[in-house]
Amino acid sequence: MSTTVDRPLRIGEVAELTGTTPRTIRYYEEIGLLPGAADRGEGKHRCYTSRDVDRVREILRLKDLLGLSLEQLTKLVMAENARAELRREYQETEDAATQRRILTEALEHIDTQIELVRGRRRALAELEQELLEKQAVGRRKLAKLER
Amino acid sequence: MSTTVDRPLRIGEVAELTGTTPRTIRYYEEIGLLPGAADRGEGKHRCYTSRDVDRVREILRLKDLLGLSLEQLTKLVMAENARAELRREYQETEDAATQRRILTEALEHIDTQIELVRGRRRALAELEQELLEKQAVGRRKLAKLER
DNA sequence: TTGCTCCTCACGTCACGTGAGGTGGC
DNA sequence: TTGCTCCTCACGTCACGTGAGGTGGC
Repeated sequence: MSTTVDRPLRIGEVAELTGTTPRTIRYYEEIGLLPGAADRGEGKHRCYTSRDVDRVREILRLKDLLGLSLEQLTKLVMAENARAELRREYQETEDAATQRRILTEALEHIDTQIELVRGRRRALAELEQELLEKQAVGRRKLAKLER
Repeated sequence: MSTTVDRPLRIGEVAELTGTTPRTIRYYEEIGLLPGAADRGEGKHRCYTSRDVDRVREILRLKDLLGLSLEQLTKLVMAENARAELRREYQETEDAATQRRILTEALEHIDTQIELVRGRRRALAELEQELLEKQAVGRRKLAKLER
């Protein structure tokens, strides 16, 4: 997306880029949904990367589109981090059985999310259909009046 | 949906049928999103019809699927009520010009909602596509391990 | 009469919004 | 130096959740 150099970003820039507010980003850090550098001095500015922007975007997307709570998102993010950590540790060193287990588990999580998305899409498709019928009825009535 | 006789329903039944809680229904009445009979005695039980069930279903659907706030929903419901009232008043008595105006306005509201629904559907379609790609990558890796 | 659901406060919670007062970097 | 954005409390708000104590209908 952004091919610019990866200079450090300020909280206001991240908020702008993700369509949210600085307060929201601070709150996400407060509840442990965003990392928040431990080595930041009291009162010092927070510092972000474009990777953080992607993380925030993803969180907001799942929250808005799927209606997940921040608690659910925290668990989800933690689970993903755990899997990423495992991948790094066991990348080439460990045996194939462990890699299979990790991959299988990751695929199950993806399947769950896909089902959630599909359920929402179906519900929205139904809603659109009903609205289109209402629209058709209204248009027919209007056409009758024009005659 | 329900072909049963239209006997009066209690708040717990409405909650059950709509997948919510009595507290939520009372809250919606409190903020004016649901009507709430004015002639109910202090401490007396609230009484609902199957039409109320439909209203609550519709509210929850728009709230969950489109992410509308209760304030937005209140305005929307009030606008729909106003249009329904106008339709009743001007049904056959008034001139065609007024009817056209009412119909056109209603169609505009429907168009707005359809656009909202379509935007959400597009966003969800993108999300599903990304998840499917992740799934494909995971499955390829797993297949490699099986060999 | 016994349960169950209902009622009305009223305080708690989640996910932030919104100043209040102060410090820091271009 | 002047603005601007940042910082940390801390209280407010929206949409309910959750008892507390009491009344009402099958």
